[in-house]
Amino acid sequence: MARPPGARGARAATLSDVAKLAGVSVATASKALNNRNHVHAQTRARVLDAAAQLSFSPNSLARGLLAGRSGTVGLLTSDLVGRFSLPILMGAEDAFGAGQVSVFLCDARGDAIRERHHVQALVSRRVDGLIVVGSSTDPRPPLADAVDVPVVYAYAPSEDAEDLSIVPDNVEAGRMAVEHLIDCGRTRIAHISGDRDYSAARDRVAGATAALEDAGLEPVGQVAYGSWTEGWGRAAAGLLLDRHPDVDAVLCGSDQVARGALDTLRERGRAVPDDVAVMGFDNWEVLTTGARPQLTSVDMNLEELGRTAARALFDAIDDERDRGVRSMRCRIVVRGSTAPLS
Amino acid sequence: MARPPGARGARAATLSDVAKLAGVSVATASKALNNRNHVHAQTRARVLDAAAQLSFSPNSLARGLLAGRSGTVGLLTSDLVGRFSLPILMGAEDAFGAGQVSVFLCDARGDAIRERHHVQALVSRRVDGLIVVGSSTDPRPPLADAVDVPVVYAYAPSEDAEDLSIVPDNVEAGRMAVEHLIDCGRTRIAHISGDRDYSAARDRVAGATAALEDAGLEPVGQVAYGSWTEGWGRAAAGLLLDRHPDVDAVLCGSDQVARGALDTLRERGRAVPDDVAVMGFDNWEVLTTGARPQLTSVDMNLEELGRTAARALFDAIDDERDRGVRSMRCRIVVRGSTAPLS
DNA sequence: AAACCGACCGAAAAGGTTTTCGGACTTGCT
DNA sequence: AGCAAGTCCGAAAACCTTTTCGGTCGGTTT
Repeated sequence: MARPPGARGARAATLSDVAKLAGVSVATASKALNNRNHVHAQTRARVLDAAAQLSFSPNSLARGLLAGRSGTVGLLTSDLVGRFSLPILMGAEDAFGAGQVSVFLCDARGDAIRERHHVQALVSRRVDGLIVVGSSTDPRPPLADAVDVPVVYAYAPSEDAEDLSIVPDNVEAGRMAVEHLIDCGRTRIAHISGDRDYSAARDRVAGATAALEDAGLEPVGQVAYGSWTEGWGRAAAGLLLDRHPDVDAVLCGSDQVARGALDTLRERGRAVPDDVAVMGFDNWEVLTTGARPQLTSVDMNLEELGRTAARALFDAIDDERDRGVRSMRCRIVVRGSTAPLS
Repeated sequence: MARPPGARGARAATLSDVAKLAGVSVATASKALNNRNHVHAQTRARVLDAAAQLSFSPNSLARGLLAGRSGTVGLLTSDLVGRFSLPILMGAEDAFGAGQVSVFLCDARGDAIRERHHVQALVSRRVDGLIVVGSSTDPRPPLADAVDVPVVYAYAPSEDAEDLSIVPDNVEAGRMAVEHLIDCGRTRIAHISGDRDYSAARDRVAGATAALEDAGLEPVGQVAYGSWTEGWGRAAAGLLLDRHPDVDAVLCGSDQVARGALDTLRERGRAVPDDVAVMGFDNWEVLTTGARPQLTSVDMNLEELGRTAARALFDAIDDERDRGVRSMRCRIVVRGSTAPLS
């Protein structure tokens, strides 16, 4: 790659270099570059020209040191490999990237020690704020070290109600899912959930159950808890068909479970969606669009959640501090696996 | 959250605060905290105590300004949503996180304008280096702006041979896959690839074809190019069985394609792996472990690739600059879909 | 007793930017 | 000609840390 004037190793152009070249003082150069007033248009042009010549780039460290704020935030995930952190992270990066804020990414890998280590590093770098992204919706302990910058918890709420947390509304999501199935004319609705240890599973079940009750419908069989896997979906669907052959809709705790259920239904000769409608949760593209038929799923709007967390952090930085748990609406993405009964 | 002594808004403790409390000069305080010599043990203890009392955290901005290096690097992805960036990113974060380096995450979303914008921001923040992560293995143009810090390209190599790029060795991977199938006693091996427009697809085909030739085996049918989808896998497997019923192994261009092929084989009554062995590429957990049987796949070791890129960047920062394209070995993860013929 | 040495500590500069405030110069008016 | 007002520019301080170099003080050697 062609090096700019001043090859590697030569220190980057500084404001006083620009000022010297333009024949003005650093103060004037600064004002010119920052569009402050009290600078003659002609002078400003000279400065801008000089800056371009030297490909001057202001040193954010110096600026941050002076301003007392660095224009950076920390994004602390507890589990980057997990499926849910990434969209949140993308949303947050998006919301920040639009502004003048850069994002430090830290992955604690679910390790409290590592987390403290990262928090220390971030504090030392004088981040203006912090977003803590959890890997499940179960509440997590607040940061061990007290930090004197705003913190927003995303996905996993903080156990401390004084903190601000942004989470998906899984109860409402469960309700929406059942209502969609009812809208499709289904009345024999079963629920194959995921791992009972996850509040996400329990919340969705709570919402779904409430919606059934509101509609005056009896659930078909008991809610089946298991794991978030295709294998569980296959097994549970088998049992379901054995015991309740009249089922006409299956709400699954995740897209993986739904994929498993679809497999079993196909093998048992049940047409989807004509005989049985199937819904998943999470709207994991690779699973939903690869399925036969494509899978209707509930999307948690995680990217939007990330953006919201970022905006909340902005507000907190501007001293508009909020607190408590804020729930975000989910949305249903309708595909081929659910359709009105004809 | 309980605020530390000096509630929010009160500026953070500075070194001179510590010095004052300890009754020494800032110089001495600095030396004490940084384990420099020429400080009396007792004095050092006093300083450390004072620092702890004020929960002092050194200002990295000031340190960076002085040292001329910030202790940060930029991680520039072109497509965060893509499946491949994330593990690379994790590996890099891992390698850096272990040291004293923090990582700026930027997602350009495949947009050149945004990329330039991010590069500018990173330069302004005086990052010590830059890793550019591509979303496919096709070569990409080098960064538009000349930056005077080292740059390492990961996954997608730079078109400029003077740049250093770290990529997976897809040719070798294709070869390894075929050799594994041959080791399983298969001789009638077909290849259902992915999108021909991707060099990853072509490279894997090249390696696989070469391996077949080396073994003196004829490929079964032509390589089938299509898309990276389950639908394509299903369709292509159907055609394959129609034309070459004697096939005993199918190498698929990705795990998605392989999942599709598995579906079709099952429907046609072919047992996997007894009648036909199936392999995928990418080792995408959710697909491979959910499959029936679980899917043998080629793992590109992306996390390791990310770590390697990070180490290469370290070297470059230490003026041990390297150049050219470095290929990383892949590895086969054997699961139930391939087994020796009995 | 004078010189010296080692151990420890402090003053000051450097790093690059922004902001404040005072100074200089121009213009228009009496 | 003198003055007021306005316009533009520059000197200097501030942000916080690290490092260099000189200084102090006690004790030791000749």
